Amino acid sequence: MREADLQTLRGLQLFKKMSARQLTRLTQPASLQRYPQNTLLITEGERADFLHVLLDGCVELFASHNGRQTTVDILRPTTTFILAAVILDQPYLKSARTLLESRVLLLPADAVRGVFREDPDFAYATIAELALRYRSVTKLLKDQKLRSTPERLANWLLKTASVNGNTGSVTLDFEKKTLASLLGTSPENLSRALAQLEQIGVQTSGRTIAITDLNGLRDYAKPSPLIDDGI
Amino acid sequence: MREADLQTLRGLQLFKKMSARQLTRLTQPASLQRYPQNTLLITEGERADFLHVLLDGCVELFASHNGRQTTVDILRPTTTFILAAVILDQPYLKSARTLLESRVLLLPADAVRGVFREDPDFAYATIAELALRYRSVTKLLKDQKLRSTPERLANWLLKTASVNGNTGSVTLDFEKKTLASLLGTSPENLSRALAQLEQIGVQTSGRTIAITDLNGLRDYAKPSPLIDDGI
DNA sequence: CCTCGAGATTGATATTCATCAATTTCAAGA
DNA sequence: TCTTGAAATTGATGAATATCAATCTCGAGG
Repeated sequence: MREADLQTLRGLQLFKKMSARQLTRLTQPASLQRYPQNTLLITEGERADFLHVLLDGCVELFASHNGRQTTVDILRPTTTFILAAVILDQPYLKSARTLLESRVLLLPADAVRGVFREDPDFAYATIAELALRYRSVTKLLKDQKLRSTPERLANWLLKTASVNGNTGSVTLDFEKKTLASLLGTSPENLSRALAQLEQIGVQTSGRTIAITDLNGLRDYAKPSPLIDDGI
Repeated sequence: MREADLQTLRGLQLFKKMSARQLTRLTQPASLQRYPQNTLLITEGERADFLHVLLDGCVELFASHNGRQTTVDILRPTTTFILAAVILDQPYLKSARTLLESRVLLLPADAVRGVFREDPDFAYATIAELALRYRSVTKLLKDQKLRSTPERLANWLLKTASVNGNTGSVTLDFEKKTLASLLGTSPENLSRALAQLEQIGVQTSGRTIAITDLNGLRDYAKPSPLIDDGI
């Protein structure tokens, strides 16, 4: 494992205060993998063998049921994923695939469980991490149940766009159908929702979506810290 | 605080292995409250002051935004609620109200945070609790995004009905509009969904919903351990 | 530069769902 | 027992969304 990756790992709240010895215990048996775009990393229902750490690239978490499929989250470096399943030694509730070529660090689940039994700092960091993630999913659920598709899109844009001045823009590095699935709609309806937002202050051109009237969009989206903030 | 309630508290995984001294530190400053039906206990957005423990009755967790409102969960004894907000010392993401007359134990948030810094067993129990709840919300999100309203209803019935033999039944002790909101639909559509399920093996009479064809209902609902099981 | 094909958009239609209004049911209180 | 009002149901309608089909776009590869 490269020194730079170790530093990246240290940058995560979860590993920040961990003793060097314990960190070695985790990274020693870890394996660093490089996956091409569109590689299935995890299949829901299988037992959680590794705590995954996304170092580079982009990963989609999705779930399938009865012929349907939905995107639950789109992850960016640097972040761990499927922590809860690892802790409980339970089956994954979500599948994961790369959306871009990605580098992923695999920490053996039993090592993770072993370490936080011995390192109180890691235990507390885990508590904070899980609490944040719990709130994060709760916000996704509220977003889904309390908003229409165009509203979800508008808020996603506000969250995702790097805003400078009164404008900003997002350039997707994955397919629009993935965004549609994340928002809980079909690709067709995402197109229509984008068309709808044109009257409000959004200009779409291919994979680039520009905000032309930030205040107008905010006014429509009604973002809330109780739904949209945080990890 | 009554000895019986203390025993009830001990029955929760979260407090099972906690030392007597630490438990006292929690329960000493705690207050036991009795609330009538339909009392607002928590308002989303406010700072988390207490870890709540539902000892008797029934509590609805709900969220509001932009004139809309949705039920997130319906709690039964014995369970804690809003653990994550307490741990992070952050605003509640959900409001809470009693659906029945209820007894609730209030553990001061700072005491909770203090105790798990000193009691590793409590820290581990907290980790397990949060991981379970994280998975629980994830399942709610999957239920919402991957199923239609009648499917959600059918699965809720299977989960909730005490099944004996080939039949079973649920008798609601709260309003149907609350169930509708939990399922993410309107009261009108809940009525229609129940009518739809009559052809599949469900008989509704007032607040009692009986399963007349368990296999038929299961066949339609397609329950999955990755969506429907667990806390 | 051209061709090809997957992704995206648009249009047409069907389905699901929300909303409004009218009625019915039912239980609490007189 | 009767009255009364809230909850629930039912019907009618409209909006949101899904689905199917037909283009259109655009970048990768020849």
